[in-house]
Amino acid sequence: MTGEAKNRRVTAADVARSLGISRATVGFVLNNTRGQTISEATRKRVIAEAARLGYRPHTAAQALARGSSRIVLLVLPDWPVEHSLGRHIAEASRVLEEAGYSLVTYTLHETGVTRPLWEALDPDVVIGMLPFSEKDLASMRASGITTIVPDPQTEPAEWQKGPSVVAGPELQVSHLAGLGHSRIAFAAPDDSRLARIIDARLAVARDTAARMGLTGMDDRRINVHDASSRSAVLEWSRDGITGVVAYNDEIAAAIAGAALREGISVPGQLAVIGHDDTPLAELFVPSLSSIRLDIEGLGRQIAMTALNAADGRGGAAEDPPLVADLIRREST
Amino acid sequence: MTGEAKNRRVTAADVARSLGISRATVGFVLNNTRGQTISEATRKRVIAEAARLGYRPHTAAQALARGSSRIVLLVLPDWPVEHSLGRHIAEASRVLEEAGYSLVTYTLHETGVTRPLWEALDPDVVIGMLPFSEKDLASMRASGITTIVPDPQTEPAEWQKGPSVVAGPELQVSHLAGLGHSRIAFAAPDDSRLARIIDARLAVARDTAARMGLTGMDDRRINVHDASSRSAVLEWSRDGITGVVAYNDEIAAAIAGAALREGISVPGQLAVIGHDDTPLAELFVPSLSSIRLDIEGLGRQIAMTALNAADGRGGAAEDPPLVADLIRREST
DNA sequence: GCAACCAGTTCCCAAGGGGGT
DNA sequence: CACCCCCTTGGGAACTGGTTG
Repeated sequence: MTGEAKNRRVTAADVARSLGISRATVGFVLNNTRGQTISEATRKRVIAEAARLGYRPHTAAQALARGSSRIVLLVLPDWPVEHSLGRHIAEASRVLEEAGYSLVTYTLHETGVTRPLWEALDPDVVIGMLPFSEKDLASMRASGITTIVPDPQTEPAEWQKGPSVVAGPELQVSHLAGLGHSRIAFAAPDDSRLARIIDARLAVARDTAARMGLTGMDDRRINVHDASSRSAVLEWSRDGITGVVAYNDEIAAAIAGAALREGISVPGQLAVIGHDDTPLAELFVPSLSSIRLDIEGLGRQIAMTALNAADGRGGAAEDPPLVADLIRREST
Repeated sequence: MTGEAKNRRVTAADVARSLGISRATVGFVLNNTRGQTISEATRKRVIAEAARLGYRPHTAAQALARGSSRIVLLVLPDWPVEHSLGRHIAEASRVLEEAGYSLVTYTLHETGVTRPLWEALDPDVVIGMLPFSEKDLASMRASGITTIVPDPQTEPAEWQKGPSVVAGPELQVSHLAGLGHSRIAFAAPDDSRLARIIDARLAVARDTAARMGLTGMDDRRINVHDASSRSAVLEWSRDGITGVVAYNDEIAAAIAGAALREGISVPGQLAVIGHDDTPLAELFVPSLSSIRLDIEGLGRQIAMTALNAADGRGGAAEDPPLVADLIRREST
C-alpha cells in the first residue's frame, strides 16, 4: 500500500495544475483582482474547477501575503452587556461579511490574566463599545494594530454624545416627568467599571430634567446583593421622591423589589423605569417599564464604522438616528 | 529626506540581523525548539534583543509555516446561554493559553445567513456545547477541520449523561420532594432549538422523581410572552400540583408571576425552583430558588477536552465531578 | 546556518490578436 | 498591402514571515 492518500488540503496550485494554467490566474479570478482582465471563458473554468475540487483559500496564507487578516475584533465590555446584544452582533457580522471581513467578538475580562485576543488574531480593526484603557491601547500598538475605534486620538468625551448613551436617559426622564413626577432620583450599579457610562447617562438625565423644569436629582449607587436598595427607597419615600430612573432593568428590579418589601406600592407611591428591556423587565411583578434600543441599527452602525476605519469604505459614517423606544409597563 | 521611516513591523529577521545571527536561531530560541541546543549566552541575547525591538511573531506566518493556527473555536448555542457563562469561558481561555492556544468564542445563529467563523479562522479544534447539526459538520469538514468535539463519531446520546445535564434536575426534584411535595410538574420554554436539552433534562427529572417514589410528572411548554403560564398555574392548582421544576430562572419567574397574579401564593400554594442562578432569581419577589453550576470547573473541563482533541495533551479526560449547588430562596 | 517550504498575492512583462494608417 | 501599435490575456517570479530538515 504505497499510494496512501495524503489527504492534503486543496490549494490554488492544484486548481491551476488541473486546468493547465498558472496559480496567478487562479488568484486573479477568485479575487476579482482589479487591473487584471481575464476572459470570461477562463473565469468560468476556474470557478467551476475550484468548486469541483472543493478549494478553500488558506486564510493564514492570504493574511500573510496581503498583509491583512480581514478580521474585525469587537471587544465587549466585561460587565453585563445589554441584553440581546446578540442580534446586534449578528447584524454587524452580516454587513462586514459582505465586505469580506469576519467579525470576532471578545469579552475583555478585568482580571486580565489572559493574553488579549488581538495579539493572537492580528485583526485589521479593533472596535470597542467604550474608549479603551491606556494599558489596552499600549498592548494593541505593541501588536501592530493601528486601526482602533473609538479613535484614541479624538476627544474621548466624544462617544458620550452618541445616541446610544443619550437616547435612553432622555426618554426615561421625560416619561416620568410627563406622568407628573416632579421629584426624580437616579439609581445605578455600584460598579467602578461602569463609572464612565453611568456618569455620562446621569449627566444626560440631569440635563433633561433641568430642561423640563425639575429640580435637583438624587443620585445613588446600588449593590443588588446588600441592603442598599432598601435604604434608598426608605429615604426617597421620606424625602418625597416619587420616580426613579434606573441604569438598567436589574437595578430597577432591585428598587421595585425593595419598595414592595417595605410596603411601598409600585407605581402608586414609587414609579420605576429600567433600561435595556431585558426579560427581567417583562417578567417582574409588577412588570417594569424600560427602554429598548434599536440593536440592529446599532449593529449596522458598528459595521460601518469598522469598514470606514479599515479601508474608507462604508460610506460616510453618518450617525443614523438611533431609535430608542419607551416600553411602558406596570411600574410607571 | 530620503531615509523615511517605513514603520514596518519588527520581524524575526530584524532581530537576527541586529545580532548578526540567522533567523533560524532566533526561531529556535523563541520557540524553545526541542532537539536544538543553543548556548545560554545566545539564548539570552536573542531574548533581550527581541524584547528591545518589540518583536511580535506574525501569527499568520506561524500558522502557515507550522500548518496549524493554535486556535480553539468554542461554539455557543444561539439560545440564551446560562448566565455567567462568561467566567466559565475565561477559565477555559486561561487553561488553553498556558498550552499555547487561543480560545475564540462564537455564537452560531439559527438564521445562518453569515458564513460560520470556522471557515475564516481555520481553528485546530471546534468545540460545541451540544452535538452539531449535520449541516454544520459538513461545512466544517469542507473547511478542512478534522478535530471536532463532541466527536460526531461517537454516540450523540453520550452528552446527555454528562453532569452538566444531569446534576441540575436531580437537585431540583429531590429538593422539592424533600420538602414534602408529592405532585410535581416540569416547565420548559417553548423553543424548538432547546428541544434536545429539554428532553434530556426532563428525562432526568422523571427518573429522579420515580426513584423518590413520586407519581407521573406533568410536562409543559411555556411561552413567556403569552398566557401559557397563566393557564398552566390554573390547571396545576386545580389538579393539586404543589411544586414546579423550571428549565431556567426565566420560566420559573413566569410561573411564579402568573401564580401571584392569580392569587396563588408562592411558595405557600405553589413552590417553584429555577435553574442557572441568574440575577433574575435573586431579584424576583419572592426570590427564586435555583441551581448554580460550577462554571469554572466546566470551563476547565472544556479546555481539557480541547487540548486532548488537539494533541493528546490535557491528561485523561476524567470527568471531574461537576458540582451543582442548590441555592435556596423564598420560592420553595 | 543554509535553504527549502508553507499558500497565497502582486508587480511586471511577454505573447498574440486586431485595428488603424 | 504591409507595418506598427496597443490592448487583452495570462504567466513568471519575487515576496509575505516563520519553521524545520
